[in-house]
Parts: sequence; structure tokens; C-alpha cells
Amino acid sequence: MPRRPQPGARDRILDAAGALFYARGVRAVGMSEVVEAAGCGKNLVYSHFPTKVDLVAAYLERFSARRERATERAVAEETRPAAQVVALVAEVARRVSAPGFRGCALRNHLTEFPNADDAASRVARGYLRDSRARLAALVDGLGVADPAGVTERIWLVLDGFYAGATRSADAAVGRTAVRLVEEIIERATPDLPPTGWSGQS
Amino acid sequence: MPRRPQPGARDRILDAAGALFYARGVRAVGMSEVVEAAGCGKNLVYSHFPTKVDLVAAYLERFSARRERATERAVAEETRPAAQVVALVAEVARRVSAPGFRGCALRNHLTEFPNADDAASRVARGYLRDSRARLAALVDGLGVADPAGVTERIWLVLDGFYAGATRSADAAVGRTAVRLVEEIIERATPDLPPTGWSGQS
DNA sequence: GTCTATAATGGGATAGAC
DNA sequence: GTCTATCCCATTATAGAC
Repeated sequence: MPRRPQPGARDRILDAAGALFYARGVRAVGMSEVVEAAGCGKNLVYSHFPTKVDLVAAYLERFSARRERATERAVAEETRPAAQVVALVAEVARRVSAPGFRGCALRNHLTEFPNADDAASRVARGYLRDSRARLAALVDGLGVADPAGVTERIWLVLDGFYAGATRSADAAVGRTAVRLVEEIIERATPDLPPTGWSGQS
Repeated sequence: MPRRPQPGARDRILDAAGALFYARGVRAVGMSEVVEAAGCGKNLVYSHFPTKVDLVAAYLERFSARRERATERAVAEETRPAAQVVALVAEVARRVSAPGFRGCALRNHLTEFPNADDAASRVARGYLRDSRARLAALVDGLGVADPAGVTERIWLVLDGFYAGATRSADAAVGRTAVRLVEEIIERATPDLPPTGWSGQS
């Protein structure tokens, strides 16, 4: 009598593998360890993910999707474009100060495999590309004179803040990043009234 | 008749190993590859560096020392504290836009081995600590009201810029980073005359 | 006594077979 | 699930060359 395939198996494997990969790095975690942590047989893992690269790519894809959902939700809570950009940065700041934070899994992967061109690395590079494109789209809504320049300045702070934060940081650093982006926006839109996001203009 | 010990052996090994480690990551490069690239026998490598960790630590130490020398030289070319801080950022910007740039070896190492506590990781963490301390010392010379806060803002841009730049970037990004730091300094010292570092105030 | 070349050791990796 | 094939890893041991 054959067993019915458990519906949540793929997710449980991905949960276990993702936690290990994120905490210790992809290369440091062997497939045997993933199998053990998933609490299932080896064949099940390999039937869902034929190679380790496939498993890593799925892990990064899920990470990427969750990040996109979280930022989109944060942005959707604001209506004015300037507040949306700030909300985006604030969301990253919250994440960085959360316990268990170990950096951005996608950036970490590109550092761990600088020359790879497999499915996993393509996911990571695609995320960074899309992430910057979404910021550019938000900045376009600001109606500033030089949207490309303002995007580059904000991206420098946001991407740098995210890339430089490799473990859980205290919230003050995040507030500093938010404040820096606020000032970039204020400088680019000097004719706007004071916004009151975080204090005096 | 015994051979004379070759004086430059250690440096040649470190050159070869460093180039490989920097370009492809530490874990991706095996000792056999280091031996082959160094063009010497295996025992010679192990006589100079008893373990791979020792070799990596020496590689990071040399990287760190060179970075410190380069930044100190750049800072020494200026006399006014504000110009010194800007020179520090500009030096990093130059490096990031140089061909063959693959990120900061010390930050890369901490990403590759997030949980390690060996000699190599201590070198990397020590470099980051000292690097920030040197910035703080420079900012102290600015005489601003809140040196700790200004240090944190500049460090966020500088460290983030360096950490986020994982390959050779065009010089425009570096100029943006320099400009951001200039603005941070200008905001913190509003009573100073225009500086003319890179344009109108 | 210093170096090179090569073999051997012991462990752990991915992956496939059954 | 266990067992196995194949490979690569860091490291050590051995034996020969200058």
C-alpha cells in the first residue's frame, strides 16, 4: 500500500534547508545535513530538488519573493510618493534590526559564489536588478528634476545599508539610514512643505 | 651541497594565493591550486603556512595593511579635517572603480565564514573595528556638535558603499558617495564657509 | 638542509542505486 | 533509509634532486 505524498513536504524541506543556508552559508551546509534537518529521507529531497543548486535556487527564490512582498506591503501603506520611498527604507531598517538577521541572503550568495552563473546566482542577480528598478519607479513618482541621480543616491544608502549590515544591528543604525534618505529627498524637492516624518526639517 | 633558502618564497606564495582567494573566494580555492599557482612544492607552502587558515590570515593581514596605508596616504595629503574625511571616501571610491575590484576582501571573508572565530576572521573583524575608529578620530577633528552621530552617518555611507560594491563599478557611483559625505559634513557644520570640493554649496 | 614531486591518509562532499 | 561510487579536500609522509 503506497504512501500518499505529503503535501507540505517541499515546504518543510525548504524551511529546514533555508534556515541552515542562511545561518551558516550555502557551502558550509551539506546535503546530508539538510536531509537530517528536514526529517525525511534522502530520496524525497532529491525528488523535489534534483541537485543542490536547484535547492539553493528555490531557497533564494522564496527569500526574494518574501522580501518583495514585505516591501510592497510597506510601500502600499503610504500614499504620497516621498512617504513611500521612506517606508521602503524603514522596512529594510526594521528587518536589519530583527533578531537572527544575518544579512541579505541574495547578496550573501553573490559574495559566496562570485563567478557562478547557475540558476541560484541568476535569482540573486535578478532580485538586485528588480529591487533597484522598483526604487527607480517610486522615485519617478517624486517628480524631481533628476530622477536617475536621486535614485542612485538613495540606492547607494539603501543597498549599502543592507549590504553592510551582516548581522542584527541596533535600531539606531536603521533610523540613521532612514534619516539620510529623508534628507536626500528633501534636498531634491526643496519646494515641498516640511513633511514631519521624523522631526524638524 | 645545500640549497640556499629562496628569500622571496613567502611573498610569492602569498601573491599567488591572494590573487586566487580574492578572485574566487577562499572556500573555492584548494591548497593544491595554491601550490600550482605559486610554482613551488607543496611542502614549502606548508612550511611557511602550517594550515590554510594561517595562509588566509596572512592574506587578509596583508590586504588590511595595504588598505590602511592607502587611506592614510590619501588622508595625509589634506590638512583641513573636513577635506581629510572626504579624501578618505574618495580613496575608497577610486579603489572601487579600479579594474579587477571584487569587493573588500575582509568583508567578503566575514560573509563567507559568518560563524568562524579563527585567526583569519579575527583579522577581518579587527580591520573593520579599526577602520571605523580611524573615521571617528577624523570626525573628532571636525569639531561638530555630535561627533558620534556624524561618524555613524558617514560610516553608513562609506561602509555601505564599500560593502555594496562587489565588483568594479563606474566612477559615477564613487562620486555620488563622495558627494553624500560632503553633504553630511556641510549639514553638520553649517557655519563653515563654502568649501568648493566639488561644486557649489 | 632546502626544495620538488608524488603517494598516501582520512574525511566529507554530491549524487545515484536499490 | 542505507549503502555505495566517485571525487575533492587539507594535511602528512616518503623519496629523490640540488
